[in-house]
Parts: sequence; C-alpha cells; structure tokens
Amino acid sequence: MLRISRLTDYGTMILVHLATREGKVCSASDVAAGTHVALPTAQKILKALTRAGLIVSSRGSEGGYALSRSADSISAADILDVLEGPVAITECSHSDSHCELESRCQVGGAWQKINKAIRGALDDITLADLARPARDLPVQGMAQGITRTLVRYERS
Amino acid sequence: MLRISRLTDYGTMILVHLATREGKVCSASDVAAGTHVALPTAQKILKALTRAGLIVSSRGSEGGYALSRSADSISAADILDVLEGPVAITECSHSDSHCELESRCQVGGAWQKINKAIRGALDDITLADLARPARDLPVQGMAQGITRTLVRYERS
DNA sequence: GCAATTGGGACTACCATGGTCCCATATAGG
DNA sequence: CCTATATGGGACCATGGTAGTCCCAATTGC
Repeated sequence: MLRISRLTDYGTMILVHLATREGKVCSASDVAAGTHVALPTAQKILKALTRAGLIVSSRGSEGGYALSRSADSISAADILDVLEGPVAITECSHSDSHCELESRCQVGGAWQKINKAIRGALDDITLADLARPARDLPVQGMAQGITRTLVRYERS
Repeated sequence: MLRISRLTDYGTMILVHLATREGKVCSASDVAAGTHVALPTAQKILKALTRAGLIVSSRGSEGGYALSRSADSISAADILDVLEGPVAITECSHSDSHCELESRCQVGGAWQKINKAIRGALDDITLADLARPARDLPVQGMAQGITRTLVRYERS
C-alpha cells in the first residue's frame, strides 16, 4: 500500500518515453509500442496528460504528442498531481466533510509532517532524472529488487 | 491518492488512544468508545495490531489491550508496515512477477529515491509524536485544513 | 458456573481502478 | 475534395481490494 496507481506508473513511463524523444512528435501508437502499454490505455493517459498541460498534442494526420516543456522542469510531484490528484496521506479532508472526531484527534500535525516530507521528495525528482538510468542517481544502498518501476520496501 | 487506507487511519487513532493510557489495559469497548470507531471495526484492528506485536492482549474478564513497548519506540513506519504491508510506491515488485519491460524501463532508481525519502519521514515520526498535539511539532506553514488525520496537499 | 473478553475467521456490499470501445473532430496529402 | 490518420471526450463494464459486520471457539476473573 501507499502505492501509486498503475495508470500513474504507466503515465510516468510514457512521459519518460516522450522525454527521450524530446522535440519529436509521437503518435499514441508509437508510445504504446515503445512502452508496451496497451494502445487504448496509452491513449487514455495521453489525453489526460494533454488536458493537464504536461504534453501538447497536434491533431490530424502526422499528429501526435510531445512534452510541453523541458524534462527537467517537470517534477514527479507534477506528474502525481495530474494522474492521481493532489497528494494526500489520508482522506476526509474535503472542505465539506464533517468529522466528528475533529476536536479530539491529535494526529493531524504528524501526518502533515510526513506529507511534507513526501512532497519534498517528489518535488526534487524531475522527469529528466526519471529518464536517466537508475545507477546515475545519488541513491546508495538497497539497490536490489527493482523490476520495473517498483521498489518493494523491506524493513532495513 | 497516495493515501493510506482508512483502517490504517483508525489504527493510528487507536494506538494514540492506547498511548495516552500507557500502562492501563483497555478493552475493545473502551477503545471504540474513546476513538468513536465502530466496535466491530475496532476489534478487527486490535486483533491485527496484537498479531503484529505492536500491542499485547490479555483475555478473559478484565482483559484488554495495551502497548507492547513505549510510545516513542514505535514509529509511523512500524504502524504502516503492520496495517498496510511494506511501503511500496508501485506494484509489480513481487519476486515472481515477470515484467516484460524490465530491460527497457529506467524509472526504477528514481522511485527508489522517492521511496527512501518517504521511508525516512515515516521512521522519524514516533507514536509519541502522534499523541502530541499538532502545534508541538516542528512543522511550520500550511497549518490549515486539518480535519482529522488528513492534510490535503495543495501546490505550494 | 457465569459473565466478560479476546482469537480467528467467514461473509457481504461497495466503490475505485483498469481497461476497452465508440463516435466526433481535425489535418496532411494525393 | 476525399481519404487516411490522428486526437478529443466521453461511456461502459469487469474486477479486486476495502470496509464493515457477524459468528463461534477459547480464555479468565469472580
């Protein structure tokens, strides 16, 4: 748990794919073939990314998608915001949600701290980082168990 | 998204409740009344926490639950591990999951970095912190919008 | 013995996620 | 102008995890 949805995972891969072809226009079919994501799913994600402004599209024959800005100006937080909505650790924070425990619950501040730390990590990672091979990142230790975009966390 | 499950939320509240009564034994009914979590749900969570070793139980009349160790030796990471399983940003990391994108996907390392940052934040927060009022935490800014245990994150 | 508890599940309802498909619209090129 | 090739914006449904409840066995204090 505490995991991102599969669509977000796919979306990140798609963005990485576009980042490696910066400047060129890729059709949905290209993207699907390059990322091995099923075409309809890739189309769905590409539409969402376009609506959010992370990529730009051109319609018609010879059309396709491209990043709207440079890969190092797109952060992981941007991606998650678009594909998952605002990052929030717990639910029940809608402005109109009345919580009967509001007065007696004292946990809020700590979750807030956790949330902030997570946010900070997400802001520090750019799409350019994601497009780089793993070993170039300044992360040491726990360098095992990666299959695709997943790291399963064991107690250290 | 990127949120914890409601049961984990409840579980944290329950642990906080037990922390404020450190040393005393609380029955499931006590806990349910004190946290306003429905009794059957509280029972379910208490069983899970007991099995995981975060709390100890005594059966029979006058029985109940208490923390197995001091509140400042239980981290948020411990709690999430127990109630949500190991923290992992993405799925597809089971040892027997074969991912056909394994060779060409280069995103792994960055997710790993993010995961590590999250893990670090979770390790730094103790149950004692959670039991303290929010304002005592060294977190400044964004001090609004907390209803119960939720902080909805807006782009800063 | 009896009442009060926990232990360990089984069971169901619900809802978000995921994946697919359809049709309208736009555009390049012959 | 017509056609092929694209995207835009949904509708649609199956699946699976989550949440919540309940049942019965085992244990213990009085």
